[in-house]
Amino acid sequence: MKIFKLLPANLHPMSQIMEMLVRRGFIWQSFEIYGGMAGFIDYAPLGNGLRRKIENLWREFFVVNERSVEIDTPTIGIEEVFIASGHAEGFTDVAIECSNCGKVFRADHYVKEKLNLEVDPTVEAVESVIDEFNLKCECGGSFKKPEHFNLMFETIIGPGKGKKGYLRPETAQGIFIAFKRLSDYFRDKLPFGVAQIGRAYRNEISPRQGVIRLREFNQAELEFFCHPNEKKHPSFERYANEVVTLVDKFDKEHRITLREAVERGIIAHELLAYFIGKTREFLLKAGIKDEGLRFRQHKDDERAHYAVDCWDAEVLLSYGWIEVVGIADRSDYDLSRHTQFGREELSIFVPFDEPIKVKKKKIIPNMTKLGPAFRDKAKKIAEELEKLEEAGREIKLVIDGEEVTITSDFFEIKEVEEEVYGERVIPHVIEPSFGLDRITYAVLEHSFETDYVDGEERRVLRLKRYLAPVQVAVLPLLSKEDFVSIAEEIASELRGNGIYTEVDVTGSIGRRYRRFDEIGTPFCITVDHQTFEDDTVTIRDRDTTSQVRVERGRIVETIKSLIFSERDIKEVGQVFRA
RNA sequence: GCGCGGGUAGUCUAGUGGUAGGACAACGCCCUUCCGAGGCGUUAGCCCGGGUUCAAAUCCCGGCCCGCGCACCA
Repeated sequence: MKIFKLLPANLHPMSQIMEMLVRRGFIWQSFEIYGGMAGFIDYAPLGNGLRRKIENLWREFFVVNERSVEIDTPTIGIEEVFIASGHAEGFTDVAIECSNCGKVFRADHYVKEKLNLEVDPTVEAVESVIDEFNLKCECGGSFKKPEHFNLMFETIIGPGKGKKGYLRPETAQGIFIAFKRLSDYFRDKLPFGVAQIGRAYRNEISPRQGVIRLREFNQAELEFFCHPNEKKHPSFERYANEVVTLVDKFDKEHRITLREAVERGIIAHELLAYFIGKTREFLLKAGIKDEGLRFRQHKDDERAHYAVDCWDAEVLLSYGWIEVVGIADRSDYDLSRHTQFGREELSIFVPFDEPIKVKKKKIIPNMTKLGPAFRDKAKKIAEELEKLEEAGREIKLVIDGEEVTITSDFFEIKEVEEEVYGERVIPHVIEPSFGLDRITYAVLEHSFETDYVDGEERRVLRLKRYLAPVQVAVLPLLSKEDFVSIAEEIASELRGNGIYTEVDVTGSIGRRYRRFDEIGTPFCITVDHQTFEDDTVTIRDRDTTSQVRVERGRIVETIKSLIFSERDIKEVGQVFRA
């Protein structure tokens, strides 16, 4: 089954790496034995291992080292959530495409504009209107059959008619709708962050480009809730002097520090800049190359319905500049919408540093008079009076649809001084949203290199040591039993220390080194003749192919110190066969 | 979704209507050797469905998948 069928390497630079990723077990086409289905991939053993490690690195950055927590909410959402979020708004939208110029219009808008006619947003209604009025495109071409363009997967929850639900198109909504509980958890103190790593789904019209556009994909999102007037971060200084590549919404490129970008108003505020800096550090640490990384600001007509400013991290791949992270200021859009549609007010009480004394007039109803005069309406009248801030001699109120006049002897106006301790605010949210599949692929592409050893081509995946799915390979020089059993012993000791280790006995030693170079294994341990003499083995470094001898008893500590650093292998043992 | 090109072992490829071949890889044995060594052997393939034909990998139609362009990506 040849699914990732690829053109010759000189035509498509990604073909070489894609071929390797499939052959060596990083990613596979899903549903392959049934002919496959575009937009879905299987994470094969090595790809799964790599993605998990990238996830953990992300956790370290965006959960552990922030005032953040991680939660996990359902991948299916009920309809109400996406009506509020705005994602379902398009669910009744019908699109029409011109068969001549290829332009796509929202059918209801187009019909209204051209025919001044309200049309039901259904495929059938739009189709009949197009037929009846012989509606043409502005270019004169005729329209193709109208179609829905909702990108959410629909489902039914429960048996029979059930309840309509959607597979979530982003993990974020699960966080917004749990906001009340979350702010409680953080004892109502801003700012705080809530992260979620998980699957999301978009029924893409035309998935393409390998793993770049999937219908089911992995997101890591952080929703960082902050006070609307305090879009700052205490650790901004950490990134303020970093020089980054920015492309602003006018397509102007800048190589400037984040501090300067904020000062010059290119980036809207410090908090966005902070997350741009942090995202950059994360991507570099994952193995993205700085020269293939830039941050591009969304143009005004490009932003999602919820965003007020948005910066994408883009990585240069063989497909071009590809968005891997979106860092958006979603303002209070989501919390406001869920407040409007849901049953809770999603706001937070923010105390002032000092209570503020406010003088104001207060209207105090005189119940002893109101009661006898208005009987069952008295209570409602009192409530209405208390809401008012100004009062003349007479007040006219509408109670239960009936107008009543309250004269001044039924209330008193008092000048009171109140202490106001704080205010309710709807937090704003800054959202760095990561596409883990794209990042994983980007890391692979940026790590994949061809070099030459002894005049022969060598394919090597220069993954960061701590991200390699197979960290150590233990290789007996000869496939004799005494060599093999020592190799197995070393391997189980490494595994016992949490180091992912493989043993490979088959083929010549050179062939085995190349196998592990190709999948990015940073270190090979070789059991050779000398091992029987002085109980030492060699450790070979993937990137330089150089080897050092190390005593068996020091293998675990040595490997650990190498994997979690970028130390030169020559520092940890005596150079072998220099 | 539209248009163009493509689909033969794990990978690459030969095969224009008549029994599907090779290279590399993988696996086993031999060899015992520090950078894809050698010998012997083994596994393994015409994307799916229909049509034309005595006969289809090959011709025709439809689908699926892959690549590219356009559109879409809230």
